[in-house]
Amino acid sequence: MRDYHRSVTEPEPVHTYHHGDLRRALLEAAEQMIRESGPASLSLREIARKVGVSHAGPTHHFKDKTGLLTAIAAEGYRRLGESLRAAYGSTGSFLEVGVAYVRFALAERPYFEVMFRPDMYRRDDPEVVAALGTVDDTVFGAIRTMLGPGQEDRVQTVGVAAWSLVHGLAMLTINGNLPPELAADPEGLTRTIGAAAFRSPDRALNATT
Amino acid sequence: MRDYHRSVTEPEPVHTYHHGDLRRALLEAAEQMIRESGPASLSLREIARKVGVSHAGPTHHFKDKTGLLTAIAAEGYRRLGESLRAAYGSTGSFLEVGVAYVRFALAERPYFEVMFRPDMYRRDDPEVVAALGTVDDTVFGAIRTMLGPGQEDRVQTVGVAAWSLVHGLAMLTINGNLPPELAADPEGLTRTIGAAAFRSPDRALNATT
DNA sequence: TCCCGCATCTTGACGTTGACAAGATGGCAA
DNA sequence: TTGCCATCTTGTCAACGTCAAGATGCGGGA
Repeated sequence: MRDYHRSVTEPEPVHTYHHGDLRRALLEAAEQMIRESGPASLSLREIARKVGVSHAGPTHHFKDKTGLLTAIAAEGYRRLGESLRAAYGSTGSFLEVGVAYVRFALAERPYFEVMFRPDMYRRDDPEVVAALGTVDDTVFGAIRTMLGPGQEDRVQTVGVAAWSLVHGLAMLTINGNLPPELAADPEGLTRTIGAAAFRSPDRALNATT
Repeated sequence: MRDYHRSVTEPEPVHTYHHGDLRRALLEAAEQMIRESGPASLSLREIARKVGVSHAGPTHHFKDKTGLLTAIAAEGYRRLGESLRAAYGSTGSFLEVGVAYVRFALAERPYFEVMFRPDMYRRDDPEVVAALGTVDDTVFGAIRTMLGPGQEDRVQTVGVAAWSLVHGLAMLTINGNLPPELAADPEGLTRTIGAAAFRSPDRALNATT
């Protein structure tokens, strides 16, 4: 009852309080429970039970249930930002940023699901806002580079188009709306569709008509 | 306490039971409440209160809270099917089907939000399955016509691409993820992006380079 | 016209939940 | 050693979803 789910690879818990790094343990338990049964049925008390702490234990770290979900959303946006940055950094391909987006949605599904349920957390939370800003910067930076100079007026539109495409694909895959043979290889599907919707990888959208 | 929110244009309530057409009244109240504060915070007892019925009133019509949401999802898919069919029928344009999809998502937002939260209702419900099948038939029928003969192997991919695009756009708009100047005219945005991603309205996706 | 069956709704109760207040615990700085 | 305060516990409350059992009253058969 003193050392919870501390990951072995975790270096330092910053502080070992009365019962270990409770905040992290709660977040990990929440992530696992969301992965198993979705964010809708999440219960604070069940999280506390699973971690071995009293039912009001979480209150001090996240004041609300909303507070816990806000922390999860913020962490999700941070991880998404890292994933996209890593994908762009290692490939230089804008298409691969989209693939990384879909990959993140499926691999880190608990975070992704919470992130896009804005009625479940506080979107104006500073950490959320900051992490979201970082994601935007990464994506639009990549788009600017891809389009080249003198295309500033198209950056926003292209960005929204690309975001819509991969976000929709991720959502439909997660929600089980796609035929199984396509849902089996989401990354391949993303490349196929992305390359088809864009003239070629890392080139601009087609001109209208 | 005997005649609830019966719409004046409604022809016949099929049966005027003890307290009117309760089932319809409950669904309408639920829709309104979801529109005001999202589906996450929906409360069966509050719906019952609003309609003026006891807290267990809904039980007989929808056995569960899940049952009520299932009914909403089914109705949503039916309305979506009608909207898409009407759009295609009146314009013959596949792009306009996409525009209708986004328009539906925003105008009938309560339905749309429930429909794509599969952990909140029973997706294997017969009514849901039937209504969903109708939507699929409409969309893929339109795609087949658009692509012309001999393109059967591309129908699925093109369908998923188009669906992803408009679904993502609808979701991002609803969730407030788009910059305000773009979110102000969702239908125009859909036409711009749709026409850009596709070679031209009602033509195939670009071939991959 | 009466009456009875059954769909419809109510009443009451139970276990669970999120939230709050107040108290216990124990590490750490002085 | 002492006292502070972050941390966690205990106790309580209203609200919720669900179930069981009872009341209500419409409509068909006599």
